Amino acid sequence: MATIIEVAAAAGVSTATVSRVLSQPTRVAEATRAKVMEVVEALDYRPNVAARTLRTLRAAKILLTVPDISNPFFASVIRGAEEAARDAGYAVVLGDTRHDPEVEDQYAEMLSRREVDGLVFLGHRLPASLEALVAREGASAPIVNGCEYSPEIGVPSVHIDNAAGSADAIEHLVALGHRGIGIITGPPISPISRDRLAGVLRAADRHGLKDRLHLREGDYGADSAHRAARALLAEGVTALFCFSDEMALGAISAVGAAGLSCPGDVSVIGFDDLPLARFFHPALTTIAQPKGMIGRRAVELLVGILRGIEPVERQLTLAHELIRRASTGAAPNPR
Amino acid sequence: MATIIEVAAAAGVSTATVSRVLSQPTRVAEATRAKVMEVVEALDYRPNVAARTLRTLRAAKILLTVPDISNPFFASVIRGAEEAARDAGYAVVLGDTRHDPEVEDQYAEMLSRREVDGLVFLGHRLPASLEALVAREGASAPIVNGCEYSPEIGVPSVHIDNAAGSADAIEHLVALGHRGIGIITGPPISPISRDRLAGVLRAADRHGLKDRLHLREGDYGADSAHRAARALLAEGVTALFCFSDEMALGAISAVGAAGLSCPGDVSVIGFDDLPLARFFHPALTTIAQPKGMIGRRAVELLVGILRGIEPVERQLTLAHELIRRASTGAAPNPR
DNA sequence: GGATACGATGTAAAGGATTACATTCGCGGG
DNA sequence: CCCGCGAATGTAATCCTTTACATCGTATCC
Repeated sequence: MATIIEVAAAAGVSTATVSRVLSQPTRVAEATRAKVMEVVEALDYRPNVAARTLRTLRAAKILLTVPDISNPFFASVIRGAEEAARDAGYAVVLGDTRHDPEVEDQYAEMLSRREVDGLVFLGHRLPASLEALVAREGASAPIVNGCEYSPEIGVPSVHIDNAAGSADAIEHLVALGHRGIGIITGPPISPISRDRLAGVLRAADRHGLKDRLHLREGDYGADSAHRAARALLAEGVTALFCFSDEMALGAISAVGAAGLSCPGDVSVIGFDDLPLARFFHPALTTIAQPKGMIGRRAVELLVGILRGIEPVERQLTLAHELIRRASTGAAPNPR
Repeated sequence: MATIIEVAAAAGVSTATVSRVLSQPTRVAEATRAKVMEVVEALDYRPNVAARTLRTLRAAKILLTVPDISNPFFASVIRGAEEAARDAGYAVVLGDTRHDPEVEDQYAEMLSRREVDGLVFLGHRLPASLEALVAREGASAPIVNGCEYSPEIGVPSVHIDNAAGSADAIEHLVALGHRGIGIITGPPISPISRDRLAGVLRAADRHGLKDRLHLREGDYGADSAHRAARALLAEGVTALFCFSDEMALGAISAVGAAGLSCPGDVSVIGFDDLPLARFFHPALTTIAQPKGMIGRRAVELLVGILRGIEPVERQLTLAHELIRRASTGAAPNPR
């Protein structure tokens, strides 16, 4: 691979001029620029990224970590993030942490070592090795949290109002006449689960149904929801609110396995609005998150920090929406 | 951030010794090593990756591109690839190309610029800018193809026998008594689609059913399959073989929408065995691919090339498996 | 005791690009 | 005709690490 020195030699100019042609073309005379470009093409020259990064201290990359890449929910967030990054001249390095703190730390190292300029993490944990960084640099630490939000972490974040979203789900079920409602939550360690649960309790309380709620903990995966739903169905609920669409799929599967029909006997509502949710059988009623926009805004926030712009809003709350499909219906008549 | 020079100064040794302590600890005296490590800890020193890469010409990263990150099929492949990469001391940079040749080229640039040491691509297209590289370096080009396989690309690959897999699907349906079978294929531009179609035709021919096949083209997404299935159902098929599980979900959704039941009226079989397939309603019969192993083997092949080991087998064919679940059943009695 | 060998460490040269500062040159104004 | 200015380009330091080679001291062996 040709170096800038060879290009300079072949074009009869100095390396400084070659560098300028590539990065600030207007500061070079037209004729020189043409000559240099010609040589660049001929030698198929590409600047060595390591050398550039070493010199400029800018990697032009941002790291995006997701807790579980097999969760299709994140795919849309990733898409949005990549677009925004590309727009701003950054490449995205994607890391799948599998909810493993050790892996999270490994990825976080990339930031410590300046392999990447900033980090957007979609989980709920700030890797331990970055806590010192946040404490030291405060608002100018190049770290943004997406989807989740924990005030104590102290970094900017982009998310929906999870409590309001799940309150909407409960309101929807109550309006359909459901009274015995089962909730399949996420692990309480995640603020998202806690917020959604808070919304559920608030809405239920509003209708005097707080004591009639049936709570079961899931892990956002279909499997856990399948088991939880089986137990809840035995308790006689007529509706199930699952904290993710994947869990809703597991719940619907359990409804069928119990010889019941959805939504005839049991209504099911999810959370996220996965692209596949409309193809579930029955098509899934759910709370939609603006997935792509979450990714986009998170990256924009990060890029702003990298450029030294203090964001106006450090916590961005985007709009959610209840999507009514076929998996929820009127509560069956009690007999 | 501290540099190796500061560490060396604080420890009272040369930078060479610090470097050795970190990369070849055994070649340094115990006492020196301890002293240096102490300073490393105290200053929280991390080697600068750009400088190391510049010096060694090794980025310790491999690039993994997927055509569509929202396809859960790839998630498992990615997992396997990451594990294998970690085992070999490499980090994975993940790129989502969205089937866009331009984006593929952008990622391929990372290899040309030595930002990464090698490339595993899961699509069916070798980015144009890398053709020259493959032509020049032949078997030692650090590029491996996963999932798909095109002999003309000339790079090693890891995949299943797609023709055999889809032949198995047809045999399964025929054994259940189905004669009017609809096939929802993928775009013929992808070798995977062509191979699977070839397997279908071969198996159908074996039973004299080649002329009774109903073919429709899909794009591996649920939407396209939903539409294709609607048309095929109107033609009176009793079974649908979809070239992906996602399409199978779309097809099942169309079966329901047409007022028919699956598998009572129409059997549906997919391809891939997504983690969610068993929670579909009905649980999906499908051809399972060893997804994690495909990713793992692809990376292992690549790492072998990077280490200068000529692989014994440049084309690796892994085993697939027919998973019988509830979405396929005996053909309805003709009247 | 002296030659040998080896282990431990230091010296300094890359590796490739960017950029502050210096230089050169031509041109317009006084 | 000279000065000064600005545009264009060059010079060389710098970013940080790795590693071939040199050096030094000590233990080993004859």
